[in-house]
Amino acid sequence: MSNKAEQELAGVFAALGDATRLALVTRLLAAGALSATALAEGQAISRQAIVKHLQVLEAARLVVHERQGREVLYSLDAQQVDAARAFLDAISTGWDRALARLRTLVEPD
Amino acid sequence: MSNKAEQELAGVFAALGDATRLALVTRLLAAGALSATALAEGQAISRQAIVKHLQVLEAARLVVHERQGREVLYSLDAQQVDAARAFLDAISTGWDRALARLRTLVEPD
DNA sequence: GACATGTGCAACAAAAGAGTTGCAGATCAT
DNA sequence: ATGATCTGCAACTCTTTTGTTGCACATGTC
Repeated sequence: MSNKAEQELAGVFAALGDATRLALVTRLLAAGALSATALAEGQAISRQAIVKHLQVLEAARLVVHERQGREVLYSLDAQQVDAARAFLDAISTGWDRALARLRTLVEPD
Repeated sequence: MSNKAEQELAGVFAALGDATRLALVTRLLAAGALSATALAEGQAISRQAIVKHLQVLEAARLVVHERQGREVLYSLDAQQVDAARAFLDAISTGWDRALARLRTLVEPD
């Protein structure tokens, strides 16, 4: 795996590695497209904090934004998700082989 | 999704959200089980830094350790990987199917 | 026992992350 | 044009993360 791709993948995971952002992702998944103000409504944290989180998600290319009048609507972009999925698949599917390797080390012959 | 599960999931993603740790995961996947000293060999960062990264991975239950003589061997634990995979599947395949899939995981049969 | 090797603990510094507040600018309705 | 919203920028804390170094303890080898 190239270093650049690895860095990008780490960025995707890091973006998802926060409960607030994870919640944002699920809300965007359910609602389709929302503004930062709408996302901040009724939340414990400020709109600006939400905006920063959205920017993190966007930097990881998990989210895109689109201007609509005076609002800015954020929505999910599943493209990078697939790369992350592929990585986790690799771990899961490689797991059996890893176990087999361990077995041969522990129980030689 | 319960808040606790969400927190735990965020922890898994956060643990993977670092290029150094991602590299450790791939090395452990390839090699099976290695000590912190072995993992630090030839790396730019110190053994102690590696140990800290391994502790982060272990806190997220992506890694387990086992004492073997004077060495401590670290290896992958795929259990939490599946939860993360399920979440990414949810994003990719869409919310409705994702909910159904999660239900089958939580209420098997 | 003496020595090499591997681990564990703790204190420290630098950097990044998360959140706040205040205010200015843009946009829409009346 | 006025007022109500919504967004954007910047400065400022506070906390967490990342990494280092130094030293002590444990374990295997000779």
